[in-house]
Amino acid sequence: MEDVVKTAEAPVPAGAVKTKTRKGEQTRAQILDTALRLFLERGYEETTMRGIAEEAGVAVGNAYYYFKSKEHLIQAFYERTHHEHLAASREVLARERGLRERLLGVMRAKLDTIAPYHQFAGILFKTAADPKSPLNPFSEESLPVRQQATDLFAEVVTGSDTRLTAELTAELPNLLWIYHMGIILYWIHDKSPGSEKSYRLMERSVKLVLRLVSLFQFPLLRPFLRELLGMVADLRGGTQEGLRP
Amino acid sequence: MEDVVKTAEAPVPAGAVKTKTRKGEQTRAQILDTALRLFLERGYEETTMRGIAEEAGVAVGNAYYYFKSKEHLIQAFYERTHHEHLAASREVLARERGLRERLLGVMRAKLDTIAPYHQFAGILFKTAADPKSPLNPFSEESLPVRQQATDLFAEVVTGSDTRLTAELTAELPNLLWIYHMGIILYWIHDKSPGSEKSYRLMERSVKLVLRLVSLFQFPLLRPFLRELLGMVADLRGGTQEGLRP
DNA sequence: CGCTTTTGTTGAACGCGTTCAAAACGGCGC
DNA sequence: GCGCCGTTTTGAACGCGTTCAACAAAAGCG
Repeated sequence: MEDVVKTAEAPVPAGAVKTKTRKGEQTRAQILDTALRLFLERGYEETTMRGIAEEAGVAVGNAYYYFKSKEHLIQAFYERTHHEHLAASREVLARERGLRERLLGVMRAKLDTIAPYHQFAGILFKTAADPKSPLNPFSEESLPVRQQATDLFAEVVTGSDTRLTAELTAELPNLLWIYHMGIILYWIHDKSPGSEKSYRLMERSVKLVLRLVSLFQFPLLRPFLRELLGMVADLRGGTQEGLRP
Repeated sequence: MEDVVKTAEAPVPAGAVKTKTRKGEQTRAQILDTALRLFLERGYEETTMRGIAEEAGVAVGNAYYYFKSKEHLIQAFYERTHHEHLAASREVLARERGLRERLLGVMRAKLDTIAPYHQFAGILFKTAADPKSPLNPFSEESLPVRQQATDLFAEVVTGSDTRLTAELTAELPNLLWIYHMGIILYWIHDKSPGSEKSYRLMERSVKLVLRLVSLFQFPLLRPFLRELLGMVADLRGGTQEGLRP
């Protein structure tokens, strides 16, 4: 019964599309889907590689042929929510012009998209905190994701009707990215129902951030800002080689 | 040969000291010492519970009688550096009166004391980031350590010759603790030789922090400060039940 | 001293993530 | 058809952290 499947796929018009589906793509997808489903159903720790393989109808070794480790399976999660967040943010950014509304919308979208995964957010960040993990925000492997996230914050700023000084515009996206990581860190440990505390923190801190930003437009505070931006710039491209390729 | 040891210990004068040495204390210490030594010699991942037990001359199960898990063995590390830091800080605080010198000294002491453990700082923080881990700074088990750390920052402030408003004095220690965690987070990922980047970040950011503090003494910025402190106060005792017992 | 209870100790066994040599498959030239 | 070679798949095996029923040693007690 199962053996017939192999030719059931639409035969690719020769050479038309550079078919990556070397047949393994199917298996890969199957394993990944099964893994994500089981992670959600049972939690990360409780889901075993043997379980995933069995449910996916393959041998354990096969899962390791496509994914270097169990952790690498979570990375798919990370990327999935990341893309959901990008999509949700684009809606907000197309609609809103005010800096506050834009930032607030993007941040709210973030919390909304990651909400379903709060149960094993701990594991996700546990591994993310490990410098050796591929999930580590500073790692080589997550560079594209981080870049996109920073770009998103850049658009929050540049697409708004608020005009800022050039130097602030240049560095603010990075600062906002760090800020948003801080909020997520809080969210992870937040045990309040519906993560309401995280939402409250986010809303209040967004206000503060914007107040800070406008404060720093004052010439009086310019030297302070200079020092801050100088420090951040100095240290970038530093913690990890990957930061500035 | 080994059997003779049992009575070699000085017999405790009956009832004089509430001897906690129910004989197990020796074993416990032996296991812990061996573990810490092996962690340093071989690294955390490479050190096995079997290896620890063997070198300590006990059975594996015995190690688990004294320590709930391998992670709990690291916690001893955490506490050890913590106490070293407290000691080093006390020296600084006894010597210096200026707020900047005090904060700078305490922060420098922190980086200095944790320096030897940079190689497996990753593991330490990997597990520390997990909400379920005992090493998690917000967890019940690390409450005393966190409390002492916050108290330390309180003394940095109150023992200095700089006078601050009451509300700032009340909340600043908590903010400084969070700040210092941020620096450590950077340090973990810092691959620069001698962690020099972390030291530079620390020095520059201390300056900024102090500038911020003095800025907020201006009446003009008072509402901003109010909002900030209000937010922090609102959210404390929230992420984890343990925060305010 | 003998007894019970508490404390300490053992090592086999379990389930896990991961590895790897070997096998099966699939397309391609002949 | 046959042989070849890279891709895919297998499952037994390894080493690990951890558990647990059983046992031993020490402490308390009459």
